[in-house]
Amino acid sequence: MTQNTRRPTRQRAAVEAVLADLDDFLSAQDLHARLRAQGQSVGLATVYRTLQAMATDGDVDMMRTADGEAVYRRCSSGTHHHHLVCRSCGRTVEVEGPAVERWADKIGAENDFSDVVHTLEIVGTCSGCES
Amino acid sequence: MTQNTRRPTRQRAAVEAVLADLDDFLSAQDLHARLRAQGQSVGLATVYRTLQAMATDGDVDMMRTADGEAVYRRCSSGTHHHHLVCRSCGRTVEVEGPAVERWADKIGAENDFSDVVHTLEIVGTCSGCES
DNA sequence: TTGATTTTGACAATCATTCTCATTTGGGCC
DNA sequence: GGCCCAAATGAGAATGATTGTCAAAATCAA
Ligand SMILES: [Zn+2]
Ligand SMILES: [Zn+2]
Ligand SMILES: [Zn+2]
Ligand SMILES: [Zn+2]
Repeated sequence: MTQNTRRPTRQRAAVEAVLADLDDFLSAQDLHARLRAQGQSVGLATVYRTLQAMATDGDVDMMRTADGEAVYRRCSSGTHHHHLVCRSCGRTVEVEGPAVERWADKIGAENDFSDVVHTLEIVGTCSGCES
Repeated sequence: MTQNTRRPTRQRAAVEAVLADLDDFLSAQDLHARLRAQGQSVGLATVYRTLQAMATDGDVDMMRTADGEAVYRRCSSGTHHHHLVCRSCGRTVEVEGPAVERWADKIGAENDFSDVVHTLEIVGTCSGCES
């Protein structure tokens, strides 16, 4: 997925390492805090830039939380998919829905829209987080 | 849809009037600017609060733009639906997809998630905005 | 009208994200 | 290795949407 020319740097490797260890979505601020906690020194702006670049390259998925924050996650499949996320603990399940993909494209086509893309997230409370 | 007890005020009426005249999504800041432009005096914080209350009551739809800003729109149908939005001019079409609704709920149920909700937006370039 | 409860507004405070720009670093080349 | 240049970094300032504060104004019910 990384088709652009991005130089391998210590900082980039550190960011990738954190994402590799983690299974949930994480904000740039959180990732930066983790790096600091583990003694790594990486500038906050660099974390932002790196995550954005990775998202552009398709190396991580980005979504927005309910209050608009951008959060990132390394995803196993390189193909288009969506997420079912626990609103309480953040547990995330990757899901696919070919029928939904077709439906969204059809809606766009029927209305003469081009370059149609979509965003779709499912949020709920997982079984381990019931009160 | 307005089930809560919200007091009718001049400010609230002004906000509703702007939304009624408009067909596209609009941010709190934009709405506030429009009110000022038309001579109405309504505090910015009040615009934010009113829009949030209306969204909570289901009187307007709220979505987030690609850069995370919250935008609002009065919608014709009181029932759950989604939007096809032009990334260039903002033209918006309300769309429904019963199959998608069922699919999202099923995904949640299959994974033992409760209180499942979803967000879904379709974005493209409308026929009037082709280069 | 009156008192309790909401709502409002001006402005300060948050806080995620972006910008600036001087400094450092990686890659290609000799 | 040593050199050159473009890309990457980082510290801190700047931006900008959103929220918090709290006294004053408005609405409601009795
Ligand atoms: Zn959970
Ligand atoms: Zn999809
Ligand atoms: Zn358009
Ligand atoms: Zn839906």
